[in-house]
Amino acid sequence: MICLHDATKYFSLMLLDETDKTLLKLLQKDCKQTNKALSNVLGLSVTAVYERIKKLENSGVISNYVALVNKEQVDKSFVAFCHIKLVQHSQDYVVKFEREVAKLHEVLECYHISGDYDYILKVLVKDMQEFREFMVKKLTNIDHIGSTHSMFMINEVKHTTTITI
Amino acid sequence: MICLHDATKYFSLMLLDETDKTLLKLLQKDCKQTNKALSNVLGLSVTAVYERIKKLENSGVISNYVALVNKEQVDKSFVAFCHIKLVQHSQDYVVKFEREVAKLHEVLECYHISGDYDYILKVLVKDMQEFREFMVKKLTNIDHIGSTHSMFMINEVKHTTTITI
DNA sequence: TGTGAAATCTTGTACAC
DNA sequence: GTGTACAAGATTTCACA
Repeated sequence: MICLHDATKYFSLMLLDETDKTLLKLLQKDCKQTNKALSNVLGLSVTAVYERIKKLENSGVISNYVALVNKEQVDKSFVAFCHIKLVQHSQDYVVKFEREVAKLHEVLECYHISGDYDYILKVLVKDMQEFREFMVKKLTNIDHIGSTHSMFMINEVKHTTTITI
Repeated sequence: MICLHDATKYFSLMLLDETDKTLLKLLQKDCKQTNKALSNVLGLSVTAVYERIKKLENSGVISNYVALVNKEQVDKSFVAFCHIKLVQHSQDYVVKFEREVAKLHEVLECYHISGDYDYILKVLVKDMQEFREFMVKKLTNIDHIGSTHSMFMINEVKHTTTITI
């Protein structure tokens, strides 16, 4: 787990060789593989794999290990993207909006972006009714929101957490 | 790992009690916790935790376990969102576009959406120059693309893989 | 059906080379 | 970087509510 005071560890970027990159690819696909299985693929000893993983963890390249949940299996199949414009862009308004939006568990992602709108949000709920509730009771209750524009997911073409290095 | 013929396992939604939900919350935050540590938090035996996790895996609620990589640490800090409109919406064009886009490793997410544009893509690259290369050499080389509109991330306010159930 | 305790087998981790 | 040795965890079996 990454703590605030660990930030000092990340001043310099770690140099990754091809073996590190392959290892990261494997771990991003399945982090429950045993070091023995990884050692077979990489052609290294178990200890070498162990040391490399520890180095990737300590340098902050690997931030954490998580279980991914199938949204359909937990009845959260409705994905919406909300564009948001603030009424003003003073430091005060921005900070407050960002803090409030981060608290909403329906919001999986929120980015400050260039363009016509200030923010884009990815929202995950059960269905259109729950989305309506979310908009009326939660999102638009946050101060300083000027306008919103929502788009709904028809189909998920691709969704990966794997970064190709 | 989920295989095609495993799909039969997921016909019915698994009913989750409060303990399951807490367990999922814990595993979505950190899947490397030992069953013993989880059993302490949940007030269950190690076996009970083990059985519950196996059930969540077999029912498809947990799809897989992955390492999350810090994009800044691997020099992929530039995030762009691309809206894409197709010239036509015949089955043929749609299928082909979706297949091609899924192949691009820079595209982490791609959704078919409602609204003015057909698709929204989340693209991850090193910098603006690499993004330009991506657009010119890869994305716009895909057939049937009518128009695109890109937005760039200024700041990441929130990004989680945790679904709150 | 779901839970707890002990037995065993596998894996992670540390150390010497 | 490798191989070995020991500690720790995962997994199975069986008894019990």
